[in-house]
Amino acid sequence: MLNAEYYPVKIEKKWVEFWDKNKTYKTPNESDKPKYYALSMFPYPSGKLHMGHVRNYTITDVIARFKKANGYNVLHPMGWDSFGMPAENAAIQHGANPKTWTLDNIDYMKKQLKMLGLSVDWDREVATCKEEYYKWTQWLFIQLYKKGLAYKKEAPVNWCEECATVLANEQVIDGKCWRCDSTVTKKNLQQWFLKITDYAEVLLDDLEKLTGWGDNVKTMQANWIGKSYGTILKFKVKENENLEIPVFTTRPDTSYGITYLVVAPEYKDIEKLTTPENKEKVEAYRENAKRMSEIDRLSTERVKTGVPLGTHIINPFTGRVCPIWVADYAIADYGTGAVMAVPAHDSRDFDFAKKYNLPIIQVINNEGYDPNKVFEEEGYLVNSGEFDGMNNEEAKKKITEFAEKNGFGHSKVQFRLRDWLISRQRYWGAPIPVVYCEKCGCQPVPDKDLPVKLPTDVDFSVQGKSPILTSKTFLETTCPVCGGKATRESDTMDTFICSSWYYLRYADAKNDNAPFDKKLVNKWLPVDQYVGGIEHAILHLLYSRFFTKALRDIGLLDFDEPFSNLLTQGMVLKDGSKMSKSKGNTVDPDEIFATYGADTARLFIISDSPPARDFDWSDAGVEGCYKFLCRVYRLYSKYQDKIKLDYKLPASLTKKDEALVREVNLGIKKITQDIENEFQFNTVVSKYREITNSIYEYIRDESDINYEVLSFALLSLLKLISPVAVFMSEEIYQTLGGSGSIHNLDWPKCDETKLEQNNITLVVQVNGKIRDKIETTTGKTNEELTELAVNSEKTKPFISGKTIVKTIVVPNKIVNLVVK
RNA sequence: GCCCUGGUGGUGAAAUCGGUAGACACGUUGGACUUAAAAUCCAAUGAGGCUAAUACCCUCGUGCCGGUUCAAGUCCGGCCCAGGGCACCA
Repeated sequence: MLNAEYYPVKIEKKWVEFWDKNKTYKTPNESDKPKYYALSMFPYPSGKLHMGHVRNYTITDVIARFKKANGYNVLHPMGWDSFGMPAENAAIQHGANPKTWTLDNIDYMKKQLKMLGLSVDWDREVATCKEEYYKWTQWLFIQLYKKGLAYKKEAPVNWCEECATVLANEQVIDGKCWRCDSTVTKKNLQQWFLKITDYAEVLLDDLEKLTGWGDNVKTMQANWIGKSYGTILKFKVKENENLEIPVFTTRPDTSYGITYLVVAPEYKDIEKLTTPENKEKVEAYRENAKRMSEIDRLSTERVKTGVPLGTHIINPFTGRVCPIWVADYAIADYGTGAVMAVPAHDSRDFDFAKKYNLPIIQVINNEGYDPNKVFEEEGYLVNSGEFDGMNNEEAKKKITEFAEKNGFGHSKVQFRLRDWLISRQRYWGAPIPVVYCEKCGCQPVPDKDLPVKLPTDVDFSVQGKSPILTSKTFLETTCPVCGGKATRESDTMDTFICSSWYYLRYADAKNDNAPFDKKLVNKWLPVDQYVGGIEHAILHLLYSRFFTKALRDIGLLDFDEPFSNLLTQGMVLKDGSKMSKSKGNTVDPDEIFATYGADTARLFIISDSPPARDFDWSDAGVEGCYKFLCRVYRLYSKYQDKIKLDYKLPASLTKKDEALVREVNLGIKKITQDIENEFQFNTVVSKYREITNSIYEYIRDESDINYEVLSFALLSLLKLISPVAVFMSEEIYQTLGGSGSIHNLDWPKCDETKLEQNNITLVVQVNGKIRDKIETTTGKTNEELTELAVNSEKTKPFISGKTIVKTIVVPNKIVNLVVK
């Protein structure tokens, strides 16, 4: 028996246990059905779920359940991105063990996810911090190393003092650490890198294949990869014939206007280029630039400064001798680290030339040229010898060709993307599996010795260095090649490595012999629908694409893009701003589950806004959704004795029956379409409400109810709402005597023949303005409809005394009379 | 500066192809039920005008200006604003 009223908390607890015990959501690898892989970005086990998680996982879960009901074998897994700083900080601040802290959090959050009612196959759960997972992270690193895609070098790297570790370029946001928001400085260090730049071209080109991704994400990635076409020009140094300075430029057409050259403070040949009398000044300048924080250095507000080196280059086009300066507006690791300066046609060069009184030579002319301002527009060449008069786009090609012919230049494609710095001087990550032997150098750890386990004898309280270095057992080891003394690498990997392949592991999560079976991974991947936050538009999504391509080239899998369709869900807001602890506007999912139940939370979080847009949480909105579920529930409890699971719609229906049958079929059609089309759950929910309203209208006159029709309506609604109200629908279905789980039933089909309608509203327009609405029947000819329109009393005043010059008829909808 | 996304009632929003703008809700107001309240059910609700009237009718209305069309939230051209991304990238 169903209760008279809806008590979600009791119901939900019961079904969580039932589904767990019966493994209702177990996904077999073998199936006759087509596969569908629905994936949420896995959570960091920070302690508790927040509403962003609830939104993310509810969206994916509704999709997974919908696809399952539509005949797919659905893979819907979940796991934990469980390495990273917060666990280590907890260890430092509260003396906790990072492992215990993390595993406890996973336990708690897993319970919450189950309470949320996700249709997850928990047998495939992964946690990146577990040995059976990071063993394979290490193994994959070694494959990349063997392929030449992982290398170690000394480089100026981004250093976060607060986290006492280096950061990848992608993790520096506005010159600040992505995690702790403190200022990032530069430091020269020996670090491990992954050669993502080898894939720059294909990562950019393949964005075109990703038709199921939003343009916003694709352009963000394209901008980040930053391809530009230009020219390398090489300049001879007047004072030193053995030296040559190459520059990268996108404006070779302005080469005749070069008046000086700039090198970055970190430029490799800078000492050789400095004359003794300038040495002191240059050194001081470089020291200062080094100390400057990334933010100050990159600020576009800051006035550019520099000092001359005392040496000169010769412009090969003009023979002009131009001074070489060091200036911090040149970047060491982009292009060649040296820039040719054309003050007339580059705003940075222009400002610099004005400040230091360097000459300005115009070489591009066009309307609007003003010698007192920089001119960066298109034009034709002047003061450029044989190229005078040429259109500047044309001149880019011709001048590059000229340089190439004469041996001082060539065209060049330049990317902004840098190699991915993956070393972290932290404890809670996967150790980089290499050892250093005095004789044999850097050697990868052999497969049989994996995983390289994290040591437990560490002191987390040390400052300024990795806690791993305090271990007495970790560092010393033997060389796998010669058996001699060797030292382990003490850096761990960036956690983004762990999350760059987890979606592959779900295909074969328990494999002890390989990260995954190739057949299984090729069967399940690519992911059909990936759902997660926009904040990963560059970091995680770019890294994962790179990993997939690299692993394909290594031969571990056969596809080249991991995620066919990507849905980036909007943020959850409260009172107009993002929910955050510091603002104090968070809503705890546990409290919502306890008061209203997870079904209400699920319904509400998909109801008001389309998934991609930001969603404003309101207490009144939750209340409204709860009331709606109560309203739905009451229908079933009231008619539980009358509902027939094996109903049969009568052959002939009364008008009232027909209207309800039509409304339900229309609902089936619309809901199905809206889910398939961009997952417009907000309109799906409004259709649930419309169907419910229609059923209430139907039962208002209790003396006139056909229970076959009512059963049809109620059971259709129950299945339609089941992907959202997962607990309530199960409770009702099984209490009514349904066999098995409602979540294994097929999706209802729309009976198109029941959509036909006899009565229509004909809209009559005169010159496009609505003048009348006439109730009539379908099947009238255009002439008959026009007749109705012309004879309408309301229309007459607008056409009398005028001639109808044209009549447009949209069958069964509109007649528009054009009058003059 | 460049790129992306968006702009519709008091609020969240809807509107497959250009064809009844504001579905469905939240809120508000009124009514029914009740000793009363809550809950529930029913109804009204873009703005302005006309009016005794919340009836009928008229005008205006999807950021702004213009265009195409019998007909524009939707298509085209030019702007404005908000949010996000990138940025001394040569």
